[in-house]
Amino acid sequence: MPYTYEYPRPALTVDCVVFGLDDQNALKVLLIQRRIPPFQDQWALPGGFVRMDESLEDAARRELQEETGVKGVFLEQLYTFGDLGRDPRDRVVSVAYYGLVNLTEYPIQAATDARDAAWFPVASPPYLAFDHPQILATALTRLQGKVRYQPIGFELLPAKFTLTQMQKLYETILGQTLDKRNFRKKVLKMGLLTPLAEVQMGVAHRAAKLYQFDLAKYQQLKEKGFNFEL
Amino acid sequence: MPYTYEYPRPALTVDCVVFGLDDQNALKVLLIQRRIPPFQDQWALPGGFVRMDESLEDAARRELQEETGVKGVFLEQLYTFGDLGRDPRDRVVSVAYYGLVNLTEYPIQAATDARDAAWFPVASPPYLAFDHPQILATALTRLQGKVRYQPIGFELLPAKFTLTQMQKLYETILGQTLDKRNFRKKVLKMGLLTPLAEVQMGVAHRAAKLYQFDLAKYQQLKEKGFNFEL
DNA sequence: TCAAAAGTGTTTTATATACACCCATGT
DNA sequence: ACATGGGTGTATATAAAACACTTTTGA
Repeated sequence: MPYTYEYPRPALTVDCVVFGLDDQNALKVLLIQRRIPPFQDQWALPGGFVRMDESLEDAARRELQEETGVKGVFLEQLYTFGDLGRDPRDRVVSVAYYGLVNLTEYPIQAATDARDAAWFPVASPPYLAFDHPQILATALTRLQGKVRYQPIGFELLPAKFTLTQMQKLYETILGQTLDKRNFRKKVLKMGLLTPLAEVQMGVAHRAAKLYQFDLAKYQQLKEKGFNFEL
Repeated sequence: MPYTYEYPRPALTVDCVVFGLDDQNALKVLLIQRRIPPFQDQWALPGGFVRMDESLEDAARRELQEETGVKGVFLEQLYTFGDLGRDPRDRVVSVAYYGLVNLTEYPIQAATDARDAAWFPVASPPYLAFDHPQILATALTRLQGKVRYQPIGFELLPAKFTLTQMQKLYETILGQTLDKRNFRKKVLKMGLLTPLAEVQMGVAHRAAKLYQFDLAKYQQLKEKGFNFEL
């Protein structure tokens, strides 16, 4: 087959599934309300067209910032959705990304240009435009799978966190309860958490010790064949 | 941002990284020789443009068949490559797929229209066009990761295989030797292999028992939360 | 009878699981 | 003093790893 460019081209977009964890340890997803047809006034994943002079990830980050004000977050390619009819007007192929963000540092509605953006519970999202329910489901499955063997969960936590916060996070994502003592044993034995001198504040009970994730140590161990596993 | 289609569009292609295992248990990849510029006469992954009336996977299967004659194989989406400059002439975004095929049933050069297609050792591929080295590397990493927790390895084996064949396959992909007794114990305990009455033939030593993978049983166990793990 | 791979169990070690009470703090 | 979550250890069960010889078959 000749290598030429005379074919009609599908439109190419990116979509972002950004997850965050709220103070009640509920998993949330960042959505925008569409201002124009199709699916006008419906909620959708932030995203838009890929420009000719930017990479796919750049496009995803740009759209995310333009539409929600969120930037500088963990972002990874998820899957590319290209079935016919996923957009009612034209052939549109969308490269989906998923992102993780700690909501304590991204208060809802903090963004300047984001009056149409909001966080929704992943467990009960609103009606979503296009095939975005499917994209969301794919992202959730990916998150659940990946969180167990890669230390991406820390992206959802503040820089300094307690072991209970971390445990609750894993319980939320995996949808199961975990044994406190066993969880702590396992997590601490990996040696990826730096214990801080500081302590939790503003709680009506014994203050918990704070930890932070040691990324440098993780990368160092990873080179030696270490496997994160929870 | 308005939802419109007036932007210039990147070209959209698919590329296929099809792996096979030869009789010496070497991992091979299916390549084609380019007949036109750029990279004329160089080897490349089979692939081509996505048409407006076909899904991404359909496009991958069509191109694979057109260029190599290979069809009906296991094929999964790998990653979408969209960096600037990956094609010297134009902005081209490529959705890569990886495939698995048992070479015993796909003898090299069997395809009608495939005079420019050939299998190469993954360990020592020829010079590859575009960013295809990177795509190949990504596919290999994916295969190595996925083969341990999903029973995709069977796609590389004939329908009826011996335990030694299966072990050698895993040793090849994972790049490490495995203990024969432990491997058999683990594999048989999963209960996914149906032992056949038949036996290996044409070997100059004791003939090994043949097994086949029980897909139905796997899917049934999977629903109950069973985890394939090797 | 030789070569070549098939087939088979037990022991040791490491990891996962189950489980309950006292501690520190703020109200 | 009470309510709330923080913090800790041991015993048991399960799984992983290490390891070597006999059997079958065709050449």
